[in-house]
Amino acid sequence: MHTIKDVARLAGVSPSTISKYLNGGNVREENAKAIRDAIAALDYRVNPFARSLKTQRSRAIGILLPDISAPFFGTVVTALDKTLRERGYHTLISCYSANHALERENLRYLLSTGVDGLVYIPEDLSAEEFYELTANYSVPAVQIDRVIQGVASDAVLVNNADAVYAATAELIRRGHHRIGLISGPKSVSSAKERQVGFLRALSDYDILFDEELFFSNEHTFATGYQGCEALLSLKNKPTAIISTNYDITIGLVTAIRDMGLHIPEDVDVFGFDCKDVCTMMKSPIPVVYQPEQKIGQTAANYLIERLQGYNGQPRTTRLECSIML
Amino acid sequence: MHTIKDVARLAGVSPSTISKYLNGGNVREENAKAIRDAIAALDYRVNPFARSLKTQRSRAIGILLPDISAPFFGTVVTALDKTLRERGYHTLISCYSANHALERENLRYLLSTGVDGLVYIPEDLSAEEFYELTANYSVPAVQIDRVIQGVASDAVLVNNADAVYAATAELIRRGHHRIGLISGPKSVSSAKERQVGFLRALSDYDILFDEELFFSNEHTFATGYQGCEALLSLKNKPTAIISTNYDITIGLVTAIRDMGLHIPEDVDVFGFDCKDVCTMMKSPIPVVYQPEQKIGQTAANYLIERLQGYNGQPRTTRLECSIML
DNA sequence: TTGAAAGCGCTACCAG
DNA sequence: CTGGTAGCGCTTTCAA
Repeated sequence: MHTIKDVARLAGVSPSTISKYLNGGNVREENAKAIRDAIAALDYRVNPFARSLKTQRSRAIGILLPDISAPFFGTVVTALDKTLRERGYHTLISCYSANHALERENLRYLLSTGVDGLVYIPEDLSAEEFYELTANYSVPAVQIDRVIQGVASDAVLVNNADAVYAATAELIRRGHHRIGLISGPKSVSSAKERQVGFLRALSDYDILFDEELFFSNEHTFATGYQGCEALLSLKNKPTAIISTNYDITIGLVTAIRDMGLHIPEDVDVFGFDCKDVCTMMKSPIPVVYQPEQKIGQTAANYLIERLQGYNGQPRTTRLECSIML
Repeated sequence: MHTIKDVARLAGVSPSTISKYLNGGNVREENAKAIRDAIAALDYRVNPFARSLKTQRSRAIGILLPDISAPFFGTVVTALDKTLRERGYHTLISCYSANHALERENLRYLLSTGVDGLVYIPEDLSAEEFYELTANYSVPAVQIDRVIQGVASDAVLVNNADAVYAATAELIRRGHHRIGLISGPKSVSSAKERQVGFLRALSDYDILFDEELFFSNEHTFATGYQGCEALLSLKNKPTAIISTNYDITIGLVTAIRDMGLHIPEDVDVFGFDCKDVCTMMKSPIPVVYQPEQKIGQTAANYLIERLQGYNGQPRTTRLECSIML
């Protein structure tokens, strides 16, 4: 592997001139040509470590998220990666598997790695912890999908409450009065907002909320499955159930099938995040669809602006979900 | 941000001793304690750029893949990330969106970034190109899911031919004699192997292969959808169709639903990769399930061995798929 | 516009 | 076991 000195020697100029050329400075055309040739001849590439040691920037963005196997996160990450890459940044992904200890550890690790910015989907961190962990790194962060209460950073969210409100209202319009909700952990802001939308719709339609009809746990297949079993074994069971995430939806539908019940005759269902799967079914399930690409793009742009020196107040974007009936 | 010199000063030892301590060398317990205290007091962290400049290693592994939104890749990546992280490596993901130009560009980029190793799911590179691009970096690579013909690297694959053979045989046993196959690009080795398994089963059961029943294109929803339309509009249409990937399966099932047909009465279907979705359905679809976690773990271990100096012949692991009926 | 030289923070050698 | 020191490859003054 050749160094900048080799190029300098071959091109007949000094290393500083090569550096200037490499970083877009003005170089006499005659020299520029010699440098181009030398670089090509030696197949020279800058050493990223040396450059980063000097500049203290890595042009890498860390993405910290709970799970990457769900299509929702996969699509968001793909969009993030694409947008960032177009601007010369690459992405460093760290997945904490919804494990709270790992969430802290991986955040620490990602930061220690020298990333220039952070995209974060939090689950169990407090604002104090977040500030403590990030204190020594002045790294811009953008939270997506959910936020830690009290952390003032850019954020890209969706209108969770409105989306679930609309889903609930639709089921009520279809004649349902006992509606169950299976939702993620109460500590997760998006799950909480989805719950709020649910309650608001019930209230607006003069339906008394029955605590029994609310099931909350991790964002997993098992939660969907067990939540369904629990709700449908109630004395006074719901006639419809709303899911609030991809895995929960799959678990819910599977449980209904395993119980020998039919959608929508025996139980009606509102899905979340799994547009393709829900619309694929023999009797398609209505579903809340989040603008996954847009979330990734917006977050990437926020970050890039910060990295270019923008220093204004934290901003929040709320994107609209679509309801596919 | 403090440096190793600050720690040395505070602990009353030299920077070399700090370095030794940091890298697991022997240090007198008395000094070790002073160093520990100093590190804690200053909240010192090693500068990864300086370390990498010196050692020329980044402890980062690049993962280059065509797509990350499908659960199959997401799960494989999660397993890779987990295993590598446990061994002190982090992952740098680059997604080329099944775009051939981007595949080359991102490979180049990932390498230039200074990764220590590479996990690669190739799609359109020739062996010559691969060797040319990687020539200047002596970086161990492991191919997964598929391989480039002629590239001698470690590889982790599944028994594609056997899996599709089993699927085909099962459909034949169920009484089907005209079976369609919707498969990925012929340039992709795993797609080719799946086709081979299909043909072998037909042949073993004395069924003449009809070229009309074979549809091949990108690994997308659209391919599944259009393939289904094409196959089912044949004069002599198939009574069953085999899919060979997650997105194709979803597209295929959606098309069948859109045509007003029923599974399995009108067409029987064999799914691929989407275990949860296929087993969720009212009449569950049989499906080929790849050991996603195992693929990631095995690949990570191959790489780690190479990074620790193992220098033997390239190895290939063929993992078994499960057939869920 | 160009070049000389300092130095980013760390590791590794070698001498003690 | 410890410490002094050279130097990894680059960028960035500053002077010419």
